[in-house]
Amino acid sequence: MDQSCVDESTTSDSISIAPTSASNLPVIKSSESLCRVGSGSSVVFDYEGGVEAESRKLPSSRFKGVVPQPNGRWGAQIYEKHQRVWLGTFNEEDEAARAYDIAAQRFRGRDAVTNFKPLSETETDDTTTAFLNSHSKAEIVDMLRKHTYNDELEQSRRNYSFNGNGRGLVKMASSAQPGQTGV
DNA sequence: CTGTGTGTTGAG
DNA sequence: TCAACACACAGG
Repeated sequence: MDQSCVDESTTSDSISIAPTSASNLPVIKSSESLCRVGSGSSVVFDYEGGVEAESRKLPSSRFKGVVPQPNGRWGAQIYEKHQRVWLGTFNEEDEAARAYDIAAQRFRGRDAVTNFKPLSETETDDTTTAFLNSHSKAEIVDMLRKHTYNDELEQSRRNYSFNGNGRGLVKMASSAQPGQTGV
């Protein structure tokens, strides 16, 4: 599937996989201008001492909540209670990890173990916190799966802006969330 | 047909 | 709780 959604993506990386013909193993060719983070997530290149590339053993992700897909993509999943919640699939491992930390924060709380947020902490603004608090678990998960979390967050931020003009609070129909008991 | 997502098991 | 594997179902 392709993601024609309006993906922000600061990096305009267009990974085009040729769906035509028989499926082929991605990860090849050096047409990637974006340097991968540290260890290469390569998929069987050189036989590293010991294990050989025999069975289609997929490479494990170095991030938590990120699982490799047979298609070479990455899936994000979080566990709650005993139920596995799928956060969607991603082409970039880091993107999947990002989705996980967001879900973790909304599920477990601000003390959830993440891989990027606590390290980078791009923004300590409560905007993100408020945003997460204004949405139910299922809602956040839906956004992540649809890749609209960043967009929705930005939209919410816009509304949150101070009302420099005129007064009056912007009355918006909040909630109205079917199912899923609020926390 | 491609690919996601779920079911299921094993480990920690 | 988390991750790896295998398979069935769904989407286009």
